[in-house]
This record gives sequence, C-alpha cells and structure tokens, in this order.
Amino acid sequence: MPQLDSSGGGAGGGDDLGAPDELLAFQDEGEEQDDKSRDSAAGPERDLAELKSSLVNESEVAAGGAGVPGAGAGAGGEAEALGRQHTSQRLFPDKLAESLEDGLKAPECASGMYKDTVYSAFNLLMHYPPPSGAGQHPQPQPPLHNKASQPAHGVPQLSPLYEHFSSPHPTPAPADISQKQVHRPLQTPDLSGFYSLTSGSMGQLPHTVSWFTHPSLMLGSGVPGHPAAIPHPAIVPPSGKQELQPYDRTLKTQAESKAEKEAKKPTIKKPLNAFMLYMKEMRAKVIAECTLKESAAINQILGRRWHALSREEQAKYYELARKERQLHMQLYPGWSARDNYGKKKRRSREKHQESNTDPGSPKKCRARFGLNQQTDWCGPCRRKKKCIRYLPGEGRCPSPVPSDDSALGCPESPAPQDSPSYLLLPGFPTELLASPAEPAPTSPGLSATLSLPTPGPPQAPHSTPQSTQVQQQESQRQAA
DNA sequence: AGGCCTTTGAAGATC
DNA sequence: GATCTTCAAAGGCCT
Repeated sequence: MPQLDSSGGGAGGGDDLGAPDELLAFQDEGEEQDDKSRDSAAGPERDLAELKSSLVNESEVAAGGAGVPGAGAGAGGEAEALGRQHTSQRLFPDKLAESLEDGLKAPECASGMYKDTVYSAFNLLMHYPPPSGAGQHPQPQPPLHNKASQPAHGVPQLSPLYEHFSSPHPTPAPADISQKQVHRPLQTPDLSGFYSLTSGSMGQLPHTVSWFTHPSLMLGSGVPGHPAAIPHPAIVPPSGKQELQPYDRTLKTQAESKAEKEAKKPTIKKPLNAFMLYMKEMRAKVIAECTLKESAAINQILGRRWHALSREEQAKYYELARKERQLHMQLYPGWSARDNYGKKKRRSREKHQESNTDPGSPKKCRARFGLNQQTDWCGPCRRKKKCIRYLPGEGRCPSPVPSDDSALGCPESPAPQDSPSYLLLPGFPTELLASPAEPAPTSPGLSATLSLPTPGPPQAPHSTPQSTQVQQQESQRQAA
C-alpha cells in the first residue's frame, strides 16, 4: 500500500500529513492510480462488454421486478447462471464485506477492535480480490434512509467510495462523463441517503451493488429511471423524494419544470476527509465507551483522540481519504465542492459577529500582539478560522487537548497518552485566558485554547447543554 | 422541520 | 499567496 512518504519524493518538507503535502501525495497517487486504472482498463475489453451485457440483463430482470434500488442487482442468480464469475465479483463484493462483518460482530470486540479489524479488512480488500462464490445474491434492501440504515451494532465502516476503490477492478469513469450523466441515475426511486447510508455501513453494504453499477458501466444511465441507473452513493437527492415522472412534468410549464429541476438537482456529497473517516469508524466505539450521545460532544472526544493518534495511524486515514478523493474525482470529473455551496444554511450573523471579536487572522494577531510575522507561528491551527493559539516556530499547531475525556462525560476513556501541551508566548494576552476563579469551560474546542496549558485535575462532567457552555464561554470572554 | 453544535480536513472564494 | 468560508458526518437539542 502506498504510504504518504511515497508522495514526498524529496519535494516536500517534513510535514507529510499536512494538507498541501497530502495534496501532492494525492496527485502523485493519482498518476499512479491512473496507471493502475489504465492497467485495469487495459484488461480484456471482453470482460467489460460481458459486464455491461450482464448489467443489461439484470436491469431487464429488475425492471420486471421490484423497483427497489439495488434490485437491479437482485439478479445475482442470473449473473451466477451466466457463469461469469468475474462479473459476480464486481457486482457483489458486498458478500465479502458481509463475511468480514461476521468477524467484526464478535461481541467481545466491543472496544478497540474497530480500527484493526476494519483495516485488516481494508488490507484484504486492497490486496485480494473478493472471493466469488455460489449464492452471492444481493439481499433485498429495506428502504434506504440515513439513520434508519445505520448498523445495528454500530459496526464502523469506511466510506463506500473507498470500498469501491478497493475493487480489484476499479473502473475509472470516462473522462467525458458529464454532470448530467452523473445526475441521471438519481431519477431512480427512493435513493435517499445513499452516501450516508453506504459510508456508514460496511457490513450491510446495500450500496455496494449500486457502486459497482458505475455510470460508465450503466447502459441505462442515459435513460431516466432506468433500473440499471443506480447512483453512486455520494449522490443524494435533495429532498429524498422521488422525482416526478415524465408525464407529470408535462403538466408544468417549462420554466417551472426547469426551476424545479434545478431545485431538485441531486447532491453529490463531498468525499470524506481523513478525520471524517476516522469519526465514522470510531464514533460507535466512543458511544459505547462513554455516556454520551450528542454528536457534538462525541466529536470533541474524537477530535482529541485524533490528535492523540500517531502519525502512522493518522496516515492510514489520510491514505483512505486520498483514495476517496481519487475515486470521487474519477467518478465525477465535473463535480466541484462549489456545487454544494449554499445548500447548507449559512451560519447566523451572530456567529460572524462573534468572530469579529476574536483575535482575527494570524497576520492581524501577530501585529496585535507584537509577534514576528516571519518567525512566530501564529495561526488557527489547521482550521484557519480563528487565531487563538500562538506558537513560535511551530509548523503545526498542537491539539487543544484537555486533561482527559472525563470533562466530556467519558470517564472510562483514557486520556491521550501523547497529548501535546502547547506553548504560550511570553506576553500572551492573559485577558484571553479563562478566569481561574471561574470553572474552566469543558468544551475543548475554544475553551482549551484559552486555558492554561498545564493539565489540571479532571474536570467534572458537564451536565449543561452545550449551547449553555458556549454561552458561558462567550460571557467569560466578553467579561475579560 | 430544520438549524445548531462540535470536530478536522479539503477545496473554493476572497483579498 | 495568504486567509477566509463552506461543507462533509453524526444525532441530540432547540426554536
């Protein structure tokens, strides 16, 4: 498996996990992957033709059957009957994952098992083609909804993008695939939450069949509503509802239809970054270990644990994320993150006003507090949002790690072993520090950055809503 | 019903 | 080029 250092090539600095280097690695990897893809594509064209043929057959069968997404692949028997073993491998790799899931479901592995097992599975997927066997029939899937489809056992999964990528024959999208082509498959019924569903369910993997009916392989992709036109998991209809049938559209004016079509334009989600992949994998574990259910608090713990990970461990996720982006690019060459801009409501004006009271940009901070613009590292860590940490000569901002997870209601969870302490420059504006007379805020995001770096005693588990905590922090800052 | 919270990283937008 | 903004997941909470 290529590692991050493979991207360095002596070009980068020492920061092999930083985003820029990561990008470089990604680009290098992309070329490498392109070569691999070409190699794969250079394989027997007959295989592809047969695969397409099998897809057509399955689509036809599915068209006469249930209109459930993934039902097109419900003709696994046909594929088997066709005796195209290789085709089965491509169409139903989820069976491999199911067998892997069996191993993941061992109850005694409730803690500390996910990462190793998942990555063992990952390695297995990466290096070995999925076994094709008799009886690889895709199971009919229940209605696809994000939350309802979460694994019952909280088995962590990696993104389907990566699962797809792990195919022994990853099929690159044609370079000329258009956005329209990408969107067409979404006109299939009830395809909501594909990306969330799939990325959250390695064991169930109802999406995997859909994944392997890549647009480049879907002869029906040009036919709206074609059963074979099953979308990529990253594609999520905006409303989760089925689009109108063509005869319904005729009832509307062209302008209305156009506007509605634009409004209903399905969303291709962003590929998950390394931390998101880590969160998806570890969330269930944290929930099991802690008494928390709120994602905000869980994310705080995960954020700290993320920083507590070794570089090697983080590198695994960076590698996964890189492959996710690689595959996403291959599948949706015309897609841009900009496409999803504005689909989430912008944060409140109060949020922006609050940011105005913050120290500001690193450059402003340096100027404000008399730091050297060239030598003093002053930055908002890698979030690049607020300058609230001041580190001379540091190329990377340490994590704002509080003493332990008990402050977040997770007493069982051990504190990160190598939680870095962070420095404050001499002359650091003490008014930015939390008042020692007041109870230290429990939120590590902002509060930890404003607290003294020396780890204090475990903070009492908070019981106030996080919004209240934020208000308290805000009031403290304003009082300061 | 839908936004907020909270995290980090990636990428687009802005200056 | 540096900085800022938005979005990606998650699910309880709040309006």
